[in-house]
Amino acid sequence: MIRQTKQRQAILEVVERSHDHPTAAQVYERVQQVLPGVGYATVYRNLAALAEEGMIQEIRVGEVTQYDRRSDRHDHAVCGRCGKLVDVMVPLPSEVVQAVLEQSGFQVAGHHTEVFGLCADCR
Amino acid sequence: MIRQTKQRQAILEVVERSHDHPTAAQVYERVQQVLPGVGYATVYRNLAALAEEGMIQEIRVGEVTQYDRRSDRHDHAVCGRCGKLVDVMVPLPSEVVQAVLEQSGFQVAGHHTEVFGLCADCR
DNA sequence: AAGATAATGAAACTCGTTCTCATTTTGGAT
DNA sequence: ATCCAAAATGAGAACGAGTTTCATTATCTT
Repeated sequence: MIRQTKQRQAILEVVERSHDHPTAAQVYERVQQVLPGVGYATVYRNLAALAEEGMIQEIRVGEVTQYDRRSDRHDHAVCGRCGKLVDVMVPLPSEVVQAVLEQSGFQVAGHHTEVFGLCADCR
Repeated sequence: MIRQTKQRQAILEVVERSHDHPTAAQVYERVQQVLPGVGYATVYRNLAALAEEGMIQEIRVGEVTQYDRRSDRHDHAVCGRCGKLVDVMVPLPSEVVQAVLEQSGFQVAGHHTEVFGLCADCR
């Protein structure tokens, strides 16, 4: 049974309020402001649990995992110069999905696209 | 100046001969067969160097980095059940790229799509 | 062959993340 | 309201991929 705890709520609120894509360490820091004393393990455990429940989303960019409040499917654009990460939509046309099936035999259940380039500021 | 060493050659050959997508640890093991005594550091250093030169390709899947002999652009399909990773092509239609530009202001230089689902064997 | 310097191997070290375990909280049953 | 089993917590140890350090070795240029 999944229980309601102050830590869990605080962690969820922090992610939901964040308008960037915080890493676990950043979530940890922000949670400290609200609820000092929360341990790293708790933050990691809850981020993983919340992601599993679909309340938040995990994104792996390079060597760190970042968390995202959005729960709807979306993709990411990463700036090659400043590293900024922004949400974008990259819909895959059904003929592309069909082509993947033909190439690989995979029954496609989901997809995620990472686009790289230069953000508006870095251009 | 970049020097030619037996280790470097062995590492490149191992990746080129591999028809799966070996992790650094797997490359290490396979190199041992050919050239015992090679250190982890050497494997990592050379994989990174070869990737930088564009001789091989680095793919980050979850928490490990895998290496791929293919040097042309391509995408990946990951099986959610057995973890198998296969190469596929997911071309992005120009109108999709255009839409990303409009959404984000990004000048798109490249992209990589990960498709998840069930492979032919796991279906 | 000689010298400059790039590459190597071993081991120590990062750093993000997970595990362990004793203690505290939670929520349903009484 | 109280009790209790199970779930969650916090502290710190442990883990694992990858990187750094540094003394030694190998490679190129002359």
